Amino acid sequence: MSANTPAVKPVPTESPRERKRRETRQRIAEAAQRLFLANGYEGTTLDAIAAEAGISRRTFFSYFKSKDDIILFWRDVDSASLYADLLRTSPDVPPLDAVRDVMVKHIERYTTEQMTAVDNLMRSSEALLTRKQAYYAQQEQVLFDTLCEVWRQPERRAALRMVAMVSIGAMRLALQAWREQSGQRKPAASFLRDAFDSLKSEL
Amino acid sequence: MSANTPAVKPVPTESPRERKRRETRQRIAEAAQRLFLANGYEGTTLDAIAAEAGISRRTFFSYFKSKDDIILFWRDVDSASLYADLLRTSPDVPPLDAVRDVMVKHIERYTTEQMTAVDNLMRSSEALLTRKQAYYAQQEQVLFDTLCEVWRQPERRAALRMVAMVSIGAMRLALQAWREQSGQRKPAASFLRDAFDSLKSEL
DNA sequence: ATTATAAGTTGCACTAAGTGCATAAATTAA
DNA sequence: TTAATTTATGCACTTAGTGCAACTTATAAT
Repeated sequence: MSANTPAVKPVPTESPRERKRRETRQRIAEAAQRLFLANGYEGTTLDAIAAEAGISRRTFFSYFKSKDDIILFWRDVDSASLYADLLRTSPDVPPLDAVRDVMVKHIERYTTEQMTAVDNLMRSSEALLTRKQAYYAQQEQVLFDTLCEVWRQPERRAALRMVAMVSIGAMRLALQAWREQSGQRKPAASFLRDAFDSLKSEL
Repeated sequence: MSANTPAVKPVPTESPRERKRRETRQRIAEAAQRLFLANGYEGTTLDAIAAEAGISRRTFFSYFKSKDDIILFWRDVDSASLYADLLRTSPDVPPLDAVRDVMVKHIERYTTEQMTAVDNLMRSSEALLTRKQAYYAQQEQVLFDTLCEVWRQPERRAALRMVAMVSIGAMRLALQAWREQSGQRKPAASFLRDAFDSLKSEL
């Protein structure tokens, strides 16, 4: 529940203490990422991460509550910008279209290399795969909350729940289709558009 | 991936060895369930489960590959019957309606007590919650495969993927709504029906 | 500046999950 | 009965994660 603090942008009033804490957290996440990519998730121990980040093993646990929490750190960082975008959209646009546009725009920022690297990492461990699925569920909740911020009519809440569910689902299926295509020639964004299109036509 | 063997019904040709293995697996699952309900998930060690089931700790791992795999055992047992039902439906019915009917029928078999017990168990541990989410993703895949068995036209596969995603999602949201209602007066099945209804109307 | 107070860091000991390996016991096949 | 193959178990080991107490560093108060 009390997940990762999503790496807030440097708030005007940030005490030196908070700054150092944020930097250390970042440093640990970066160290872990390097090691994960080099040796895989299972092949990287907390001792190694702590050493690479220049802290003690025990201190690690005052920054992340578990090993796989590090993964969420990165995802939180970039999904935060997605929700920020969404908050800026007008309530006149249909929610599903708004989400689609924001997601497409968001996914286009990543190169194929970045995406495959993350993807391979995720697939390197059963535990991470599991965690990724749980992450989607969590994002569905966050997306729903964000949608409620923009489209505030209480009578639409049920619909917004469906929109959130269906959008995260479309995203998941799109990424899956993108991953499974041989050669990865089509960009992920186009799979995402297709997924939203079939949502409308097939239901 | 290579998950639990879903507790196959006694196949005509079952060697004594296979029978004993199946029974032991069952016994472990039952022992674990008793202990989980009594002491919570985290409060139950593998040593305790092994003792309760009358096997050694080491032997446990030749029946389940991890502690939380035990949970999947039960879910697999009862979801198997759902898919069996689905396989018996006619390809003339729209897939989404077929899934809804089968799911509703399936959920009606459980009493409120059974459902709340399982639900409380799931919520007793972060790890189980995570596992449950991952389980939904797995079920989505199984449902999709089953749908493909019934509606065999290749050109419908994309639609069936959506149907699977949306159905599991509706189920999830329905159970969530059911859980969150105060007092649990309305049965879960009616939430499920509502969820499928809003799917069609809200999209 | 000095001291009190709180926050952050670390080591140590401990629990519990999970794996590899070698050996013993039990089944099935010959 | 004996040989071969599974299955069960004990043992040692690794790793994640937690509680606690000592120590160090930063912030606040006098």
